[in-house]
Amino acid sequence: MQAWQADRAEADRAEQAVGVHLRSRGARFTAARRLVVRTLAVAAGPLGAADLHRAARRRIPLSSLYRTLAVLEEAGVLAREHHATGVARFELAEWLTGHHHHLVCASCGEVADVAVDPETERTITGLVEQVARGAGYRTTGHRIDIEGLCPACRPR
Amino acid sequence: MQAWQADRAEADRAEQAVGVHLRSRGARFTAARRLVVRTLAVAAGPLGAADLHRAARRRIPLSSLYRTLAVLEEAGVLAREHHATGVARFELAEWLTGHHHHLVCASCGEVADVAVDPETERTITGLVEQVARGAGYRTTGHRIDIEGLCPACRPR
DNA sequence: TTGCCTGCAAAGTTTTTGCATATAA
DNA sequence: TTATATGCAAAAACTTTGCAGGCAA
Repeated sequence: MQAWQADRAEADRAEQAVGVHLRSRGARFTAARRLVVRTLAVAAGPLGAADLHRAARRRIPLSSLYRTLAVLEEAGVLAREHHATGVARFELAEWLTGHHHHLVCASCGEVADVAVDPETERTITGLVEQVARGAGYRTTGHRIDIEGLCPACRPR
Repeated sequence: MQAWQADRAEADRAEQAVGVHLRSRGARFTAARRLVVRTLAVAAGPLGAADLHRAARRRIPLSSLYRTLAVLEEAGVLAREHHATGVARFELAEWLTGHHHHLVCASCGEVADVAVDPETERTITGLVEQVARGAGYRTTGHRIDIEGLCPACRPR
């Protein structure tokens, strides 16, 4: 299977799941919402409003895009991230993508998703919960940004 | 020792260290810079420009504050954070505070520092580096946000 | 004294909102 | 059909910058 076929399949799967989810909440699944979901489904990492605007070839005004993002976030379809530059970036929620963490390139700033094998993840989760408990927090999740140099930025 | 005495000692220590650092770089250590450093030295977690403005009883204009923050960040004295709300928050760099992670309240958004015992931290660092290596990254650090309900927001 | 800093005001960037119109279900 | 969603334009929130004067070393 070609890469574009895998991407399309992944986008179809996400679109299908989000469609069901939105309609069950009485929200419509419009063209703009579909496009955002499909774009994020095949992205390597979180994207900002400007990225999505570009991906839509500027056919969705920024104001609508922000409203779309707010609705999808509110519906639990998207998770909002804040990156070093301060612009908000969005990605599909973990019930759509699976739990993962982020690799952040210290040089170029790119953010890429990284999956962690279940065994390692279990260990990390246990340690994190122990730390939180010690501080009187009840944990609901965790986020790890691994900072480093991506292959492209690493000096050879 | 009273709490305010411990705070003052901590602020003195940070001020002293930052003063040396700045002067060695040919930068001045002015009143505004001192105030930012002292305020952050005793804060429970990262603070935003508006928080610092308030802490200075509005006597430092926001524009100067932003410039102060930029200078201190550039000098490696402060680290810039972006959490859920999107406003930039600052804290002293880890060479001043020691390595730590963050507890982020999912309800009120407050961010508190949390120290991790060295043993646990070593384990986490090892796992994180292993994950990064698998993705072709050379690690330079990591950041963990533990999401949960702070004691004040937790239903009783 | 000298060059780094600050304050003010104005502008830049990113994100949000009011309102009339268009559209999915 | 009809409540929901969109597009445009204006505004809000946050941050940066030019310039003249002030201050640390």
